[in-house]
This record gives sequence, C-alpha cells and structure tokens, in this order.
Amino acid sequence: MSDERSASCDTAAQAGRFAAGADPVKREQILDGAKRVFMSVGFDAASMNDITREAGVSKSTIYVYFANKDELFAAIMERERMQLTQSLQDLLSGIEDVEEGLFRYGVGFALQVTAVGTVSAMRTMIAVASRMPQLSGQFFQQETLNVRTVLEHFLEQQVARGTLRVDDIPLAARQYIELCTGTFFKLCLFGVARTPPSTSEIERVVTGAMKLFMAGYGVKKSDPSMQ
Amino acid sequence: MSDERSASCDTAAQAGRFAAGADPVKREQILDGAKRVFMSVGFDAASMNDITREAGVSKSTIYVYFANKDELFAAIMERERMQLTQSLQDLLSGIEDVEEGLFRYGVGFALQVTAVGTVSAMRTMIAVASRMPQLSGQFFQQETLNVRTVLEHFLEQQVARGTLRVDDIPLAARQYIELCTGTFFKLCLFGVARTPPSTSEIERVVTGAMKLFMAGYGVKKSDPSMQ
DNA sequence: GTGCAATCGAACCACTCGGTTCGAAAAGGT
DNA sequence: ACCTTTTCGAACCGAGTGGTTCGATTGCAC
Repeated sequence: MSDERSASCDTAAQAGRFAAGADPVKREQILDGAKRVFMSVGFDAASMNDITREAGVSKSTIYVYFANKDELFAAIMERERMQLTQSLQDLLSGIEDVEEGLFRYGVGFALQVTAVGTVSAMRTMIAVASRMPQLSGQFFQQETLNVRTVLEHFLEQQVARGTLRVDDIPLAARQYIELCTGTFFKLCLFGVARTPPSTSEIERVVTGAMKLFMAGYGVKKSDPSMQ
Repeated sequence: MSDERSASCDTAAQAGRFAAGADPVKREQILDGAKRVFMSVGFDAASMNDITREAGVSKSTIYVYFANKDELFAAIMERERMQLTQSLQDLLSGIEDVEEGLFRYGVGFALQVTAVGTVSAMRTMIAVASRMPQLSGQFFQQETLNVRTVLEHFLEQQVARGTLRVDDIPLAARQYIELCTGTFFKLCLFGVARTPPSTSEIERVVTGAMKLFMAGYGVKKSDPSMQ
C-alpha cells in the first residue's frame, strides 16, 4: 500500500499531477513565501493574509497543505535547521593539521552563523522560545550539539596525536567556538551590525582566537630541528 | 512658570495629588504590569487588554500616561537598559590585581547576563530588532559599549603595570568576555538552559577562561623571589 | 474534447486588536 | 460636606485575525 503510493508519487513527479496537498513544488512555494514573511516580522506579526500574498497561492490552498499557522511555522523552522546543520557537517573532513583545522572550522562556522538567513532564523526562533519550548528546544538543541561535536572529535584526535594538551575537551571546544564567533553573532543578532562581517575581519578574529587557543593548549615543539 | 510647576510637583509628592498622567507611583504600576506581559509573550502577543489586567489600572488611564503601545514598550525597554547598565558600572572599582579583576569581572558579568530578567529583556528586544531598529540600536549599542569599555580600561592599566602584554586591547576584551559568558548567554537565550547556571559552574568556566587568557597574554614572573 | 480534481478567490465567521468616549466612582484638598 | 480632578470601566469603533465554505477556474490525463 505505502510502496504503491510511493511509486505513484515518483511516477507523478514526472507528470506534474498530485493529490491535493501533495505537490512538492507547491509546498515549497508556500514555504518559501511564508519564510520570507516570518523571517521579516516574526511569528505573531506575520498574518496568513500576508503569507497568502507573498506565496502567491490561495489561502485555502495553504490550509490544504498545512493544518494551521503553527504547523506552517514549524515546518519552516525545521527546514531552516536542517539546512544549517547540513552545511556544517563537513567543515573538518579530511583535515589532520591542527592549525589548518582550527582555522577552517573557525572561519567556516563564523561565516555560517553571521549569514543574514541564519541570523533571522535564530532571531525568529528566539522570539517564540518561551511560548514554543518544544519547537525551540528541537531547533537549538540539535544544532548546538552537532556543531560542537564535530570540533570535539577533532580536538580529541589532536590530543591523541600529541599536538594539543586538553584536560576538558568540551570546555575547550566551547571556548574556541566563542572566541571565533561570539561577538560577531551577538552583534548581528542584536541588529547592531547591519551587515555580516567581512571575510577578512572574520579571518583576523579567528587568527587571534587560534593564537590564544594554541598558547593555552598547544604542545610546543621541543625539537628545534623540526621547525 | 516651569520652576513653579516643578516646585508644585515636589510639594505634591508628599501630598499624593498629581495632574493627570503625572503620578510616579501610578506610572511605575503601569510599567511593572506591562513589563511582565511584554517579557512573557513579547511585544506583538502582549495585548493592551492583558496589560490593563496585569497592571490593575484602567485602559483609559494607561492612555493618559502613554500615547500608545509603542511608547509604553519603549519606556519599559529604556528602564531595563538603564538598570542593566547601572549594575555593571562598578565591577572593577578599586581592583588592581590582574587575576582578581578578571575573575571578578567574569563572574559578575556572567551572573548578570544570565539572570532571568536580563535574558527575557534581551529576547524581547531581539524579537523586534528588525522592526524597531532605533530602539534596539539604542538598547544594545549603549549596553555593549559600556560593558566592554570597563574591561578595556582595566586591561590598559594592566598592560601599563607590566602584568599583561596585549597588542590589541579591544580584541582581547572581546575574547575574554566571550570566554566567560558566551555559551551561558546563548543557552539561556535559546531556551536550552531553563534556569541560570549555578555560581559554581560560572566560576569553573571563568577560571578556565582566565587560565587560557593568562596563557596568551600574561607576563610570566621572571623573578622567582616575587612569588 | 471531455472528465476529474487541484487550486483559486471572494465571501464569510466569531473573535481580537489598539485606541476612543464619557458618565460614574473614587480620591484628595479645603 | 463640598468641590475639583483623577481614575475607572463599560461600551464602542474600524480594522484585522486565523480559519472555513464553496462555486468557478484551471490544469492534467485520457
């Protein structure tokens, strides 16, 4: 039954014909339009009439695809979270050198969290965090853990290789993340910085972060001939 | 004329009789009630009917004191900002020892930014930052500058005393602030941490921050007899 | 061309919103 | 007790809210 339905959907994808509420193109169209309104004015000030206009579909169609405003919002935030998480997965793939890894992670992460889309998604989620604890918990919990886990694994590897000496890996990972991104993220979130920081500014701050981090955790090379 | 009015107000303060909309007790009552609603559900979801009930005054009285919802909100956020700024003014007064100063600043600041009241004020302001850029700009700009300036002055003093070697004071100040508070603040803001961190947890993280900071910027004592 | 179904969009619903009006009640001064 | 003024609170206003209904239009398959 479900296999039959799945096959039917795959076939229909070529044909452009779906059951009501099942057209992925129409669904994305709604999500895209709604996202623009939610990210612009937040959940409460986003009206379904505004979303109808922005998405370019009928309001009754929106209600065929989503049960209510809350469900539409949740779908958008989940989509945002997945995109954000996805883009951070491979920041440290295949890297073995400690400074190259730290630099690449720091810059990549800073670019990600200061991007306009990320900031507005965060801001929108923060605004309703106390009223929608489950949704916000899911959004921030997963994202936070994933980002730090990647760095923690990398630090563990470096400790095993003898390039770093770290007693508390989770604390060190937190410290490095905050050194690289903390101020940037806050300035963007608060609206003090109207545009994302430049890449060169990010690189400058990440370089300083690395320098401090290595001063605290780096293992000095004891053999001068290896320099 | 204005002197006469001012004297009249001072006298009346003892007597309990004010011109309409000029009673400071009634004004605070409105602000307190409105604050509770705004901080709980945000600007948009806070209705003037809710605020009327919470403040325990008539809606028409609220409109005698404040022109509209926006003005009421702005007055509350300004009051919050001033309280926040005030409480951070003297964190480093009279301290000369570098590690004592760093510890005291780190712990004091972390306790302040993770307090429930601070977090909800920030969250509420962030939610409307893109719609009320002037208000949010004022709120965050002043607060951010003041907090960091205090630390920068302290670092400058320590550099002059020879206990720290810092090329870039503003960057170092940012780094230390983020090391001490960055993760705590975000976890609270995102609603992941449901309660503020314990003082012992803050002290643990601040101690780690100091250790890292001194590893990077501290001037080692070259005279053993001074230990 | 025909038939079927998804989508459209105008109209509708009960309710809430921010803000206004104004007579009654309350408070304070003399 | 009387007078004045502040505050109260019920009723009101036009606009907007999320969500529903349903005949007309459109799009796709055959």
